[in-house]
Amino acid sequence: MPTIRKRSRKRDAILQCLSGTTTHPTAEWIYNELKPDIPDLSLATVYRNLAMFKQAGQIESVGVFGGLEHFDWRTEPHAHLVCRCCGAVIDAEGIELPSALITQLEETSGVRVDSCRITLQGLCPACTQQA
Amino acid sequence: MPTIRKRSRKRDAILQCLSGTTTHPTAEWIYNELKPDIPDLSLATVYRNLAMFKQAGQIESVGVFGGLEHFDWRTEPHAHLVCRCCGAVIDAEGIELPSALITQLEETSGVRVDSCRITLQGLCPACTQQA
DNA sequence: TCTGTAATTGAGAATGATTCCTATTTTGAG
DNA sequence: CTCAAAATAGGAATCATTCTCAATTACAGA
Repeated sequence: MPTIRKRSRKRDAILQCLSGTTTHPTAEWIYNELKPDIPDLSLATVYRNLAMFKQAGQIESVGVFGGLEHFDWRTEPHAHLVCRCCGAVIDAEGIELPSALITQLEETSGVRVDSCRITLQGLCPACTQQA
Repeated sequence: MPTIRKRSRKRDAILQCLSGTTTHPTAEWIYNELKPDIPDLSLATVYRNLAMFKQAGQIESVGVFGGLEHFDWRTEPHAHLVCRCCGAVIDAEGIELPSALITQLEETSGVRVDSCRITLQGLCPACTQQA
């Protein structure tokens, strides 16, 4: 598992692309976004850098939906909603677990909790209106 | 998307295998579990039936961890913990969102919420002790 | 119980996201 | 400016999952 040691124009562009959108994109989405400006960008580079950013804690994986891993540059805990109609992944504000529940779980079951991922399934605002 | 219309010995065995464990297994785990007793079982049949059970609401997907989709026969809402050390997926009792938060989200953001998946990352009891 | 048809299955090919390989290019400390 | 280490391109390889289709099986009706 390689670590980040140097900068590169492409590495910066990938992180900037991710932090410039709220769409929680996949590796391929980022690749297609950057390809016009960086014609010799390789898809492998996008995957490689996303993995390194993730390991470094600079970005997070939102999860795998429809076989595609989605990423998020916001690393503070927050929930997401995946639209079952259009597949969009959007932030869900204000959704969080009472921390007392986590503490209680750790004390009663002997597990250790590092982080929590909350994913709602439903319809995004646009698809809710059409329904 | 095919629907379940008939029974079969293999189909029953797959569901029974899943409901007889608390390990939230993958398709391949179930296949390996059943193969000795059903030598002509095909991995494709396991995948096919899991997909049909899922669509029928008889089982649920817990999520994709390490590239492998894990399934659960318990369909009532409950959270899970994925061990970052051994990869085990275990039930996390008592972890649930206050329903008022969901209601509030629906009213303020215009989304529709069908269900919720809560996944904790951390250490299972066994790995917590070794740490 | 027998029959016919539609559902189910096995086995392997196909798919598609992700990772690996390695020769080449780039970065950055000194 | 130099040079070793890090990063990259591009295409092959991997691996979970899905598809194909001929053969098998379930089961409603006779």
